[in-house]
Amino acid sequence: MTTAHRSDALTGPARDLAREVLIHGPITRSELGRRLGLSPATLTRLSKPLLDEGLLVDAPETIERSIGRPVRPLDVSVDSQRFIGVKLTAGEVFAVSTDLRANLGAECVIELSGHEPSQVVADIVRATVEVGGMGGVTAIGVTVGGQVGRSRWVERAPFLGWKGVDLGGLLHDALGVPVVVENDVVALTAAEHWFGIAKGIEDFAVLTIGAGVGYGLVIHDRPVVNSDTGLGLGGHFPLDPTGPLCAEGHRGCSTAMLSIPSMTASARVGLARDVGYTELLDLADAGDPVAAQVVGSAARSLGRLIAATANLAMVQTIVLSGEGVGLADRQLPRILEASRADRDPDAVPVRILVDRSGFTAWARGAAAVAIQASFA
Amino acid sequence: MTTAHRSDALTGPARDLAREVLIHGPITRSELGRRLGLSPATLTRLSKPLLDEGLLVDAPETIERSIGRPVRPLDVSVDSQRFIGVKLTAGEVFAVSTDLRANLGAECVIELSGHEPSQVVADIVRATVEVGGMGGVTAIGVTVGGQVGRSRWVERAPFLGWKGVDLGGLLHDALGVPVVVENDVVALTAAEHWFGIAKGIEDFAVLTIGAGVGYGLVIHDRPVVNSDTGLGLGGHFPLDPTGPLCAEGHRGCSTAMLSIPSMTASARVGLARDVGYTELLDLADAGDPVAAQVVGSAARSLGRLIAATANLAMVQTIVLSGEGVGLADRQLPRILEASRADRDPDAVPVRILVDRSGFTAWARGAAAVAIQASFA
DNA sequence: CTACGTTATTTCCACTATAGAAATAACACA
DNA sequence: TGTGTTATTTCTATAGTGGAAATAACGTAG
Repeated sequence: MTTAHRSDALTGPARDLAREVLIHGPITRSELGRRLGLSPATLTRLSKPLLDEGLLVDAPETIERSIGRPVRPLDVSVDSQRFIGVKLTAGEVFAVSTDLRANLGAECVIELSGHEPSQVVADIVRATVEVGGMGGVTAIGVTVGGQVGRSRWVERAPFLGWKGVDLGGLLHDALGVPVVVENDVVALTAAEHWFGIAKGIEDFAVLTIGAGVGYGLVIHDRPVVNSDTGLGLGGHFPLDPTGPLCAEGHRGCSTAMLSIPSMTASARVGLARDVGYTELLDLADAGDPVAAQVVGSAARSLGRLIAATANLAMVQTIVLSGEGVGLADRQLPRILEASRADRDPDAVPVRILVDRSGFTAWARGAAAVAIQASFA
Repeated sequence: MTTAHRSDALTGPARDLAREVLIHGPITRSELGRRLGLSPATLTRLSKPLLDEGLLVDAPETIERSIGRPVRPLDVSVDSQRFIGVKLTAGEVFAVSTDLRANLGAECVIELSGHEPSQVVADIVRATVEVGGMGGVTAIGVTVGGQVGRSRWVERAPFLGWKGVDLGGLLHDALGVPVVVENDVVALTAAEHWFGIAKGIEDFAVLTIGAGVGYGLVIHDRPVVNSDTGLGLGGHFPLDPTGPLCAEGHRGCSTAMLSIPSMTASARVGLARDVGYTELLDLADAGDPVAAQVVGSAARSLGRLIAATANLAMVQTIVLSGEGVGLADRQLPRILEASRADRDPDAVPVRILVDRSGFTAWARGAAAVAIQASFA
C-alpha cells in the first residue's frame, strides 16, 4: 500500500475524470472522452498529473483481441488510500477499513460505553485503532440514523437522544483527519450508487430492511435529499390497513410490516415463543401457518411498496439492502406478484437488485460518503 | 411584435444565460453571474449578441432605492417570438398562441374530423390558422395523452387508437416550422416548472385532475421521465380499498377517486340524476349527503396521494393543476388533514400550489415544450 | 523478418473563453 | 458640484480546449 500524498485537492475537470474512473472501473481514455465530452488531447493532459501522483494507474489491458494498438484502460489505484467507515447504533460502534472503492478490509464492533457525545467519540476512536489506526487514512465517514446537516452536524438522532451535536467537529479534533457525518440511509444509498449493486445506474430507489425500514432515492445520477431526510418518511409508508402498529402508531406502515423486530414480534404473538428472523423465514417455508401469514403479508407489503415507489418516484430499479433482505430471496414470487398488481401491465417490470452483504452495507456506506467527499 | 431572426442556434453558455433570464424574469447581471458561476465580464460578453439580436432587452429598472449605480436588469423580449401550443383530446384540437414565456394570446377549439393521422394533422393546421397563422412562429408544440418518443413519435395514444405515428414528421412537412411532440402531463409539468406556479422550484411533483389523473415529477431542476412515462402510472395509485373501480379495474385508485368523470359517475348513483362537477362540489358544500360522501372521500384520497408523493418522491412542493382543482380549493382543510395523517409530524408541511388556469394549462404546456426546445 | 494497415495515445499549437484589473457609468447625497 | 458607492464595460493576460500531426503498439500479409 503506497501512501499517495495528494498535494492539492482535485478541482474541475480533473475531479470529474477521477470520479468517472473511480465509479466506472477500468475505462479507456476514448470511453472517458465520450462520457465527459472531452477530446483525447484533454484526456491525456488531465490524466497525466493523476497518474504521476499515483491516484490513477494503467490497468492491465483487457484480453479482447482486435486490430490496431491495444487499449490501455485507466483505473484508480484502489490501495493508494484508506478510508474508515463507522455506523453508529444505539448500542454499538461498527467500524470498517476500506480501500478507495469501499471494499472492506478490517472490521470491528465495539460496545458503546454510553450515549454522551464524548463517550461516543472515544468509542469511535477506539474502533478506528481496532481497524488499523489512522495511518494512511484519507478520511473517515460516520453515519447515524437521524437528521444530519452540513456533513458534520447531528441535528437529531433519537436513538442516541441527541439534538444538535457537532459530531464532525468533535471527531476531527480527536482524529485530525477529515470527517464526514451523514444519515445512514443516505450513505448506504450513496455506496450502492458509486460502488455497490447499483453502480452506474442513474435512477433508482433503495429500500433497507433491518431494525427499521429505510428509503433512499437517486435521480438524475444524484442523491435526492431535503430537509426531511433522516426522518424516515419512506419507512412509515402505509401498506396494509389491517396490519400491526409501528412504534409511532402507524397501522400497517412499512416499518410495521417489514422490519425485523416487528415481524418477529408479530410471529411471537401467534407462536407463543421467541423466534429469530431466519428461523421465522424457515418456518414460513416449512408451512407453519403463523409464520407463513406474517412472512406472506410482509412479502406482499414489500411488493406494494416497491410498486408505489416505482410509480411515484418514477424509477425502474429498486435496490434492497440491509439485514432483512432474506425476505426478498425467500419470497420473491410473492413480492413480484404484489408489485405487478399495483403496476400497469404495459410498464416495464421493476428491476429488483438485492444487496446481500447484510449489516456490513451500513458501514460500507459510511466509508463511501468519506470517499465521495474527497472527490467533490 | 418584432420578428427577431435568430441567425444561429444558441449554444453553450449563451444558451444557459438566455434560459436563466427566460425563467427568472428580469434579473441583474450580478445575480446571473452568481447563478451561472460567471464573472461580470463574461456576462457582458455573452449578453451583448443576445441584446443585439433582440432576444434580450434591458428591463426597466426596479424602484428599489439604494446606494450606488442602479441595477439594469436583463429580461427576455417576450414578444420577439411566437409559439403555438396544441393539446389533442379524443374529440377536439385545443390550440393557443403564446409569447416567449408561454403567456396566452389567441385560443381556439376545433372538433376533430377523425382519428386518422392525416385528419388530425389537417385539423391542427386549421387550428394554427385560427390562432393567427404561422407568421413569426418559432416552433409549435403538440401534446397527447400517451407515450411519445424523441419529441416527435407517438408510440402509443390509446385515446386516438394510435401506435407508432410520426406526428412530428407529418406536422413538420405540413407547417415547415420545428415541431415538438410530447406527452401532455410531461409538457404541463414543464410549463409549471419554467413559466408557471412552480417557476424556479427545483423539486416538485404535479398532480393533474381532470378527465383522468396525471402525475409529473421534477427533481434536481430537471423533469423525470423514463420509458414508462405516458402510461399514467401515477394516475392509478391505490388510495382507497373501498373505492369504486376505474376503467382499468383498479379499485379506489387515484383516477377512480379523483377524476371528474369518476366523481360525477359515483354521485350519479346516489343522486339518481346527472350532475356537473361544479354542481357536485356545490352540493357537497351545501350538505347533500351523497355529494359530501363522494367529494369528501375524494378529498381524503387526494390528501393521501399528496402525502405518498411527498414521502416517496421526496418533494416538499406539490402542484395541482387541471380542470378539477376546484376540489382543492373547496376541500383544502380535509385534504391537508388526510395528508398530515400519512406524514411524519416533524416533517415540514407539504407546500401545495394550485394552478387555477384550468384546461388552458394543457395547451400552455404544449407551447412550453416548444419554447424549451428552442433553448436546449 | 519486414513493411504496412489499424487503432490508441501523445505532442504540438492555434484559438477561444474566461476572469482580473482598471476604467467608466449612473446614481444618492452632502 | 464633488464624493462615495455600486453596476457594468473595456482591456488584456492566461488557462483550458480541441484539431492536426506525430508517435506508439500492436496484428497481419507478404
